[in-house]
Amino acid sequence: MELIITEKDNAARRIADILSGESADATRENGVNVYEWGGKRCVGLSGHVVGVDFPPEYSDWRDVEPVELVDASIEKTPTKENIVATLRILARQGDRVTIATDYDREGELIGKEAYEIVREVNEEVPIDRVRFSSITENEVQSAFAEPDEIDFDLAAAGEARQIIDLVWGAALTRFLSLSSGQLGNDFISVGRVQSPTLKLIVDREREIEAFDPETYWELFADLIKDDDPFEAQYFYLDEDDNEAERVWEESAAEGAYETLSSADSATVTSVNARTRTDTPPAPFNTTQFIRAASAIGFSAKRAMSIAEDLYTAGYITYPRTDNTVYPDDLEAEELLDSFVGHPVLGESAEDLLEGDGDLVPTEGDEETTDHPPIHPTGEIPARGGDVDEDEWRVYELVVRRYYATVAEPAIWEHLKVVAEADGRQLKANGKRLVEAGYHDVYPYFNTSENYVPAVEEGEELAIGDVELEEKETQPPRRYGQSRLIETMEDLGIGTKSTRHNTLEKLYDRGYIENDPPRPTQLAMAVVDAAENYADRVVSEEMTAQLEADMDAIATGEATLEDVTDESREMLEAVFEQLRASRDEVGDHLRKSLKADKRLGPCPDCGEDLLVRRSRYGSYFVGCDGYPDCEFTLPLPSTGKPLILEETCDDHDLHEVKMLAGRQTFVHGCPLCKAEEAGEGPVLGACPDCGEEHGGELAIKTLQNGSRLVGCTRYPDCEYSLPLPRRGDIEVTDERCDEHDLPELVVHNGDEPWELGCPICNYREFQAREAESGSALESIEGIGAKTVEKLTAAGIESIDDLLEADPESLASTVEGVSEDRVRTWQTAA
DNA sequence: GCAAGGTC
Repeated sequence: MELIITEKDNAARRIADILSGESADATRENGVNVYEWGGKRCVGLSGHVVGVDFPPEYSDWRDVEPVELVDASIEKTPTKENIVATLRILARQGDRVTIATDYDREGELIGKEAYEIVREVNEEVPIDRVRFSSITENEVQSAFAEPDEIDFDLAAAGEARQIIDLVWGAALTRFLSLSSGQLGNDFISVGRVQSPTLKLIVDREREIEAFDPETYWELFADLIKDDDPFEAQYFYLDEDDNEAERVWEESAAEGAYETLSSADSATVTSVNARTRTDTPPAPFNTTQFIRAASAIGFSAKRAMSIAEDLYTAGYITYPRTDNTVYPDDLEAEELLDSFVGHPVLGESAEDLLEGDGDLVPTEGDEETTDHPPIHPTGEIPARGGDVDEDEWRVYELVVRRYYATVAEPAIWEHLKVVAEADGRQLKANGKRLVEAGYHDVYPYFNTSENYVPAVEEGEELAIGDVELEEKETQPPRRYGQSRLIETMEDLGIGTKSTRHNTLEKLYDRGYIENDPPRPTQLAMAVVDAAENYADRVVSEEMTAQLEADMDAIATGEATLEDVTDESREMLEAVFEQLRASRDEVGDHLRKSLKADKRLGPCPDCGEDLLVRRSRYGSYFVGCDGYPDCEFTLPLPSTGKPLILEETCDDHDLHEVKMLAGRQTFVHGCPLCKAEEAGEGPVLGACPDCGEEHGGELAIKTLQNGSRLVGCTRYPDCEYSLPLPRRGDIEVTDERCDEHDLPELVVHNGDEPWELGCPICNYREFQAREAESGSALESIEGIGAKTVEKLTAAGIESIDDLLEADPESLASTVEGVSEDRVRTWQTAA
């Protein structure tokens, strides 16, 4: 029996299809798919099925000095037991084994891991390696016709990376965590990829903090041709006869303003027209795909998650690739043909097929062997059936990007007009899209035009409105997620499969908040500490050096031991420096952790007010002077608090935003909110105790900002009805016949919401809940505690749960995984 | 309970 081993199940299935002529049978062994036909079997791994770690005696952080990890031995153990077990069974029965993992360095290592598992149980069997960069009939057939051997040097290069990453990462992570007493869930991590990425964000933040804005002026005048005005901007030439960048002096700006305001015409002194070819974009690699998806509103994580689903379902090719050059055997006509007649995607495909274009695709700079660029397979999902709207939008983006790469360039006409009025110069830059080219099939780029009419040199133009604006130079902008991923790629840190996960890791570790990400004080302190004592680990140089070393191992110029020994020596030297500064580093980290929770001064004692968590998991504001000072403020019960940069003028406290998925809202200054608390207008008699004790219903605002209709005899009477958190509540003159309460209208945004009688409103709400099956508890796998956590995150009904994005929910609710959410959604 | 790299 011949055994073929691939990197993933999906590849195993497709290779089995190709080699068997679609006659392979699928069976399951230990929950692993095995494809079998005519004396052959094909099985897919799941990436790495073994992992590196220290022996168990190193596992207690407190018992082991971090520096001991530098020279500790490293073991390889199975991490996917079922797959390893299956592989062993199949390998025993094999008389020939072919490793068909991905064609890149990590694939070679994964292949070598499979090789070792096979060898353990079968010493004799011949083991080959085949390499192909896309799973197509041609490539696969020819790879299998001429099998090669495993490249053990290349695999060793990958192993060196594993060892160096583990040793540096684990030793330094433990050191920082121990020095600051941050053990358990809130440990402080560093690593070869995450730390330089964090430094990018921190460095940018330092620039922003150090930025000193400068004032400058912008002066615009309307020039008029045939009653049509167009905008021109004042400029002047500097000593070198170049256009000055900006007008920095107020007097110069005002002088020009006065001249232009009193001039009634300007003479055209130059007209410069040129056409520019706007070439279509290159095929999608992972990074460019993430960038394009982010431009239409998807986070990096969400874009990748959708792409993975579309890939697994067979609609697009493998989404983790560095390649930007399509394989030769990808036939444009054939692929475009599969879209002909489609209601949404058909017209563009038909235009491309019928056009004069030669359908030769664009190429990017990166040509690699890993996988083809991301493109549609030709299998089209049903919108609203096979895929939901978000998935469709991502799918359409991938299809249209493919269209763009085989479409014609666009042609722009640029027109620069310079005119002069009383010695003052004005310029206008126009642009017009003459040939839309690929923009017709790829409508994601901005194609807005700027109107400047055709004028001739010497022509007189009337001057219309003149405007002078005072402006300030702006600090550099924070990196957005996709810009960060692009920069990581430029610097060579991380891989196509991990860069987006690295950003998620920084969020999870409390290093960055918000979007675009902003570093926490903790992040600043970690980068500081690393810069002072372990500069390598926050520098992209470490990766650059590692890449060079890995190349040396791969070509046989160095050995794994040479490289890892040298790296261990460097880390040893780092610890030499760190030893004496343990307390100092720990202190700084601890102070920064506190600063991340700080809202401002306590109104009672002047110490710091901090966001804290109660024993029951709810958030509140408490004084750092506790127990001497017992001042506290409540926070809303929905979501996780994020401290904003904005502060309140009255109390000098930072405002708070509550992160709760779709229900995220800005709470504001918690002290203001508490002060606003109180009883509003009385609506009528309390249905519970009105007759007996004279209780009345009133609109109340609680200290945590939530509002309700409650009895004035609270806490003796606990009758209450919910009200929305936001919007002004108007009490109208209309009264409900049944309950004799006024109808309420909520003004929030454009459309006023007629809430009506609060009792009727609450009844309707309950009825809707009951109808939708309501109670979250009714879903299998959700207990009372989970319901509480979900409610806090804004998930109050089954409908909410069904609409929720599993990823963002998993990230906001502790102890809930994406998989669990998906299971609930299926169950619901 | 540490990293980064695969994959789901």
